[in-house]
Amino acid sequence: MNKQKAQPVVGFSQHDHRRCVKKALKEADDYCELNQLRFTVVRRRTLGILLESHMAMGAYEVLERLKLEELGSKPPIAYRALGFLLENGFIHRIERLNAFVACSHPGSTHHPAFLICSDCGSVAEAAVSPNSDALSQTAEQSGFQIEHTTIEAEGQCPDCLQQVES
Amino acid sequence: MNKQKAQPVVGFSQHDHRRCVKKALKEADDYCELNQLRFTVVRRRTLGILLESHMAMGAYEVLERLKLEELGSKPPIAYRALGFLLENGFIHRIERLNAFVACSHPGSTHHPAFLICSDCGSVAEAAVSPNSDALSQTAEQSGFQIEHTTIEAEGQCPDCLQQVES
DNA sequence: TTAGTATTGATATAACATAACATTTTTTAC
DNA sequence: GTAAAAAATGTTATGTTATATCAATACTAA
Repeated sequence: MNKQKAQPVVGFSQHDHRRCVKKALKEADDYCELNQLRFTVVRRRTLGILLESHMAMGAYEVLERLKLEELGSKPPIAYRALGFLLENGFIHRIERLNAFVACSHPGSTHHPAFLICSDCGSVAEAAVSPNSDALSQTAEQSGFQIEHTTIEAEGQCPDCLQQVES
Repeated sequence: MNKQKAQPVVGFSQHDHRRCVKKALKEADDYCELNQLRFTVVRRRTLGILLESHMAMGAYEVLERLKLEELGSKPPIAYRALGFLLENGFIHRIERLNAFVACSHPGSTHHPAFLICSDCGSVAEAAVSPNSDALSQTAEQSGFQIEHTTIEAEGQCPDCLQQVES
């Protein structure tokens, strides 16, 4: 096996989730204040909804939740909020699922990679350092200038693997 | 820069495209014969349509082309043919574009990676060897078992970069 | 306070994808 | 060679994801 150092994974481990959500929202509050971004009720609540789950959620699923709370009821409401959150790095889009997930390392610019469990649907985010992977090397070699990368792996998470064994 | 060996890229270079298409179709013919797959008119023509372009094409775009030739006219026709071609490794799906592109290295199982030009829409495929990248390492470390990877980069291809400069 | 800008509300529609079932074609077994 | 089975295609309908457009409201700064 290759011994190059790997990045930590968030999502497949126990943690105090209530606290984790609160902390992330607070960080978003601070970031928006600092950068003079309008962190409106819909936007903040949309982030909250995504934070409350380690699953990726579709836009219409988010919209259902917003409806329950009388915040918007039509697709553009959800898509706009999600767009804001994406732009500012609070969430990521999972292309394979046409879905969105709260960022596990907000604040810092990074090239996220995702591990998607096809059994339970949980999504873990791993930070992959740019320029270290085969893709970047291939791009550089051919003169292609990368602006954004999508790196997603689908398979079985540790928990689901164990359940099959036992 | 990292000097690890990178993989060759097809797509951003000049070549005799007519011959390239013919060769790929012939290879598909042979593969299907060998594996007793039914390479029907619709399936073969669908592959031909994708081969004729280094752009990714949406299913409905492919369907339009099939319509012109009196091969099917309804979405399932295109999606079924694309499904067959995907299953057998003749084409790949580009998640970021909801589109399909002919495989550049058919025949061998591989983990494809794509370089997508956001200016001209061309798509280049690079074969990334499994287990060599940060993603596989992260997965292995956390006990996640990868079954399929999606690796896509969006940016500017060499040709489009040059056009901006000049 | 008013002019400009950003956000939200609402309607409509575009773009992508599949379920379900009928019909036709091909393969296989006899 | 023909009947039964399997695979592929034809067709209708609908489900899912996403955006364009314009009107109304709220916030910001001069």
